[in-house]
Amino acid sequence: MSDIGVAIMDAAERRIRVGGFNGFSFREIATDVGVKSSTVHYHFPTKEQLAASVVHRYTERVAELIDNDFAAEPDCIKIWVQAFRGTIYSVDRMCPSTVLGAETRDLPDKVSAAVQSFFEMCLERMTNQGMTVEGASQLLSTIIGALLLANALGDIKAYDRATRGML
Amino acid sequence: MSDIGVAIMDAAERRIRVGGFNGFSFREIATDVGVKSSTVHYHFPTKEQLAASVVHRYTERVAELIDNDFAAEPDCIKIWVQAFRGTIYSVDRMCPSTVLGAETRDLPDKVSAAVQSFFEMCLERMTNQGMTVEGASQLLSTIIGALLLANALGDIKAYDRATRGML
DNA sequence: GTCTATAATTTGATAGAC
DNA sequence: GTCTATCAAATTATAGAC
Repeated sequence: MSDIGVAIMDAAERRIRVGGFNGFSFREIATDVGVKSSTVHYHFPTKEQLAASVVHRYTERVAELIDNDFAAEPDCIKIWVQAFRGTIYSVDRMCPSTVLGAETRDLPDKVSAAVQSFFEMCLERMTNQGMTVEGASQLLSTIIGALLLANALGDIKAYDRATRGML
Repeated sequence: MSDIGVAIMDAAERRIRVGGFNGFSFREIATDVGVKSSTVHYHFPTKEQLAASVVHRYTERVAELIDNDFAAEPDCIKIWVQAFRGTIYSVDRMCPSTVLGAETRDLPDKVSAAVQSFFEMCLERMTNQGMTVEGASQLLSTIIGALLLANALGDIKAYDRATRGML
């Protein structure tokens, strides 16, 4: 992947985190990166491919982060709560898969499939770390719901209030 | 509110539940209702007003439903889990405030304010029913996260797996 | 690889007849 | 109140020069 390709994905991810699939256009991405919209199309022919690529990359990154954290800290619940906490406390934006997951039925096939894979990756890792299926489902729901609640309330601390009971 | 006005809000709510604010257009709503798009503009001059009206009406309906349920059943956790369960098991669609809450930063002011009010209404009622602030935050997060997870996985039963632990 | 130029469509919104 | 007609802008995407 070329430098421009990476910059395009970075810009698209930043905007997806705020406004979902309809929250970015080729022209906006082009302006963010400093090229023309046709150049964006050269690297990612369709919007569907660009969004799906962003979600796949995000999935890989979260998986790697979690695996590294789990190697150093055996309390898996704490790891997951902390990992997603960073998306609002450090990045100050939503998790892209959570935003897209809310509108999944309105997305192109490859994007909704990528979003589904992200959540399956989370659940699979949680159960591999020793959680039950129900425990993993509850933890993941509480975390992404807390992200969404903090976003909707415009109150970053709502995430901590909502997740403290899980720790 | 006229019959046509109600029908317009019904159609808009149905589409917001699937695709959020960008998930509907005046022309689509007009087709759904059986009128022309200019007629939709007559009843709701701007898209912002239409979406905000939909969220306000939804907030009132949920508040009324919860109050009625709580009068007959004192287990408030069960009430809330059941109420939101109906949005996927009966309506087979997302909660509109949850979809809009995910993209709140990208919405017109009156819409994001309406969404914020919805979640504040939920939290306020939960604490009035005897829950702590943290307990209410966790319950609400788990519920809306479970809705989103079930939506993203395309698996309606994921909602029950995620919320069972709260009961 | 990046550009200019443009096609084809959709969008939110308005004017004015009836 | 509802219609026809239309505007101005934005959208995804493509063709072809360099």
